Amino acid sequence: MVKKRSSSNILPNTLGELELIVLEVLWQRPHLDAKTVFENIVIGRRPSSLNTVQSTLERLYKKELVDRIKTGHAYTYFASVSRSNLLGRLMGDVIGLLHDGKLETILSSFVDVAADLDARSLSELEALIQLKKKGLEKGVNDDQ
Amino acid sequence: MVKKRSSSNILPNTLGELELIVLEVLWQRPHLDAKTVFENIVIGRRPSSLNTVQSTLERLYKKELVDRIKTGHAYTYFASVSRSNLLGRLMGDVIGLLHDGKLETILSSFVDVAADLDARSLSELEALIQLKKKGLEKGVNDDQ
DNA sequence: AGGAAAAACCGGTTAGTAGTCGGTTTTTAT
DNA sequence: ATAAAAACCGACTACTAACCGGTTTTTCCT
Repeated sequence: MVKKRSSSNILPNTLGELELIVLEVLWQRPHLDAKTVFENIVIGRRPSSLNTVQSTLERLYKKELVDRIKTGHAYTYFASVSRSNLLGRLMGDVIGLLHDGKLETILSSFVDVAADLDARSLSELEALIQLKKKGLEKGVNDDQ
Repeated sequence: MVKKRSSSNILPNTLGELELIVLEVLWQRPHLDAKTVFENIVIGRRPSSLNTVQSTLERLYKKELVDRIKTGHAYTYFASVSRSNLLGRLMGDVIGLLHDGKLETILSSFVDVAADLDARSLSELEALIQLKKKGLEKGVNDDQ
């Protein structure tokens, strides 16, 4: 006798390994049919079957991370989110999960991460902020 | 006949819902025994049993997100990562998963996220970068 | 020391999601 | 019309977190 669980899975946009690989393939060359995606995956990985790739595409489609159009006899799939888009989404999820209300916490965590990546990144980050600020001042806040 | 899966679970530091709640409790007041953690959780949530909380603490302990010391008859638990520490770690995971080699992608995704949170955040971010830069110039790179 | 109470420990169930495919149906092109 | 290809269906495995009953161990009090 074990009670029902309330829930789990705190991150809304998690990805499986194969799902990510499939996305990588589609980011590199969009508009592939399942078979071609499959062929591009076999490289450098224990091969999955075509069916496996197909159901992975199906899952990504349900998650609205890829879209597809029927082209002749087969669907062609393409990513409906860009890499940076997804990156931002996942960072947003993580932040939403762990922020404490203080902006400072979020920002300093990120600055630490960025600094770890590369010291030069701090300067680039500054430049991007300038850009974004100009946009905001002008009311050009055209986020998706 | 179904082959073994290679793997899954692309994010190394994922948290379950209860795990996060437990961490929140411990961030708010450290050094609690399992029972007290349990009592602090019941507030605003379908109550779990003490045993459930205990095995969650055990899981967090194995994941090295909490540590514990035997105090008298019971363990007292405390978070071994700070909130901003964990936030940085998760952001690092996400970035490591999705970056494309270009710093620009990472930074602009984050700037977008930060801008969404609050326009003022951009100024704060700038201030933090200045601070971090000074530190790097002086070689005061004393990360944890 | 003996026994009660509390905490720790063990082991097992449930649920959800991703990976895995075999087999069947549907579609398309020849 | 038919064969090949693609889509679709449904099932099973693996993993992880939530869940908790029951047992053992520890501690504390008399």
